[in-house]
Amino acid sequence: MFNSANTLSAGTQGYDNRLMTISSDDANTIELPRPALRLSFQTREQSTLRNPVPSVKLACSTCGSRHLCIPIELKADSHEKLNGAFGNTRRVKRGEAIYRAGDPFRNLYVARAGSSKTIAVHHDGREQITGFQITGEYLGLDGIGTDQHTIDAIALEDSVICVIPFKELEALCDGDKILQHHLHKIMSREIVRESALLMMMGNLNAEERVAAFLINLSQRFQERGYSAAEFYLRMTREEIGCYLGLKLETVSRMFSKLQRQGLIDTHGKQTKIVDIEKLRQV
Amino acid sequence: MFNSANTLSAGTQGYDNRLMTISSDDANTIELPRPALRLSFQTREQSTLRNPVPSVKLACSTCGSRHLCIPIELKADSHEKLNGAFGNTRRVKRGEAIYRAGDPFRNLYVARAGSSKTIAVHHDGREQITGFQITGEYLGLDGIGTDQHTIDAIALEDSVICVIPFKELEALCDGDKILQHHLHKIMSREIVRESALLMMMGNLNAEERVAAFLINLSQRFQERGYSAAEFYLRMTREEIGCYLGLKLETVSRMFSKLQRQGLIDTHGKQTKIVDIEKLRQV
DNA sequence: CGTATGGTTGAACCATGTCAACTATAGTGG
DNA sequence: CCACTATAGTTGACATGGTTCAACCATACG
Repeated sequence: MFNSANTLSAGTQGYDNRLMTISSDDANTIELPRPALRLSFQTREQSTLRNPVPSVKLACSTCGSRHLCIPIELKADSHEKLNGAFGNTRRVKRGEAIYRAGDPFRNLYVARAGSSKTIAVHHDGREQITGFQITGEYLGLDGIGTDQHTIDAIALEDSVICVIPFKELEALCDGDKILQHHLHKIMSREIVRESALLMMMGNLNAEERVAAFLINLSQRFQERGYSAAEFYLRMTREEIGCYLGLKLETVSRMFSKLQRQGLIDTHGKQTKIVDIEKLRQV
Repeated sequence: MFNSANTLSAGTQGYDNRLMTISSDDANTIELPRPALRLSFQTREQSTLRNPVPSVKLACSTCGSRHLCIPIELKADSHEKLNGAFGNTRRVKRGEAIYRAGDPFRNLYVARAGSSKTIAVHHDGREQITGFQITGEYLGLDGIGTDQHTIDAIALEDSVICVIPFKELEALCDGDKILQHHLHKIMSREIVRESALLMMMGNLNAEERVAAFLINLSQRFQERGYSAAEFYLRMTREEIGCYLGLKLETVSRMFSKLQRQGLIDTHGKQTKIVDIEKLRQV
């Protein structure tokens, strides 16, 4: 049911280590997490992506995660063409913005290594996390419609982000039906992902939400070659709650409840799914 | 905040009459609503759109709502080009499906006259209305990602629907940057619309939700030249509840509460916004 | 005009939120 | 390296907004 983008990060047990192994070249130089910012009212510091900052060009062909963001059908020679739009990477540290609501829209983003959250902020300050993104999942689609971003995107950990200038991407699509259709699919899947989330918010109780959240994560890790059963959550209980429409205490209680039932085994952020079938039946 | 698609229909006071006046040629022959189907567990009857059914070709240039679904920048001669993809209309009666989850994806749809709801169905049968669409708002974007529709779209009243073959639309976009970007904007706005809904589901209480719902509707009617202050709701309290993540009793109570406060004036589906400023402050 | 559907309202109940105390963990500075 | 402090997570007791169940009213369609 929650069949598309969402998020957090990391691998089986070894915290960042598996992530490093998997996501190629640049990942292994990522610094480890820095002091966290508070979820709400965090300092609106400038993001490295919004200010001119040296970007590093890394050809997609060297990226172990390229199958996640560019069409697999693309022929080798087409990869050359992509070089204009793809392969510009930037680093962001934990807690930094990739973009902010109100920023002019210019780029889409994909984490090459790392993870992020997207936050919709109500005019009165109330916040809703609309998704967590992991390696290969797109960010920034919200900005196309109004030429301005409408939500914030914040790194959950130090990350390497591919910056894809949207004008150039559209230019590439013009004349490349495969790439064009691929972009449409990405956007459509984001729509479907949010529909599923709405379904959850409208109909599932707290226990079901937490179960669905874990199942969804598990699935996305598996698709990326990580363990589906054991992973490290990059987000806090408060962030999970903000995403699921629950308070952190409720999230915590549901983790405890699922643990008591023997469906999961957690120690803080370290999470193990013991019985995924029963978890699905919650 | 709820700045994009949503729905229901109709004009100021005269039920369908204004709608007829506004939406040009074909609208005035639409039959009035027929017996309603139940919201849940309604018969899965075949939709006229899914079976071969005579479609009527109506050039966009004759459509009073064309500014809502095709780019205004489009030059007159470009309209000729659109003829392949645009202008195929079909009629659906109230309660009939425009498409169903599981249907192969082939077309996008836009109501030329009428309105609809989109419903996500959980595997256990629980339903969530993810949006209401009125004249000029797109339907079917959910199908692009998987080549299958993932939700149901049901007419809220007898409607005239434009059927836009997606392959042909993509072909037209290939070589027309304006149209291509327009499509991207439409999809992006749908993403933003759902983000705003998620925000609502996660953070607003019942009263705030109902207020936000009415404000959003009001705005969309206004954009279409209808009265922002007075309109007829095409959906039931149960459907509103299903959309807002509330029970129909709660929706009803909130309508009564807002009425007692003098912010609105309702008699069943006939709705009048008395004090939109105070309604915004709820 | 009668029946079916939709809408309103009240009362009791319960899932989740709120408030608070406490524990665990991780990053910081001596 | 250890101790200190921040932040994160857990758990309990209580409050409450929204649901549930039920009765009743309104409206519209046949």
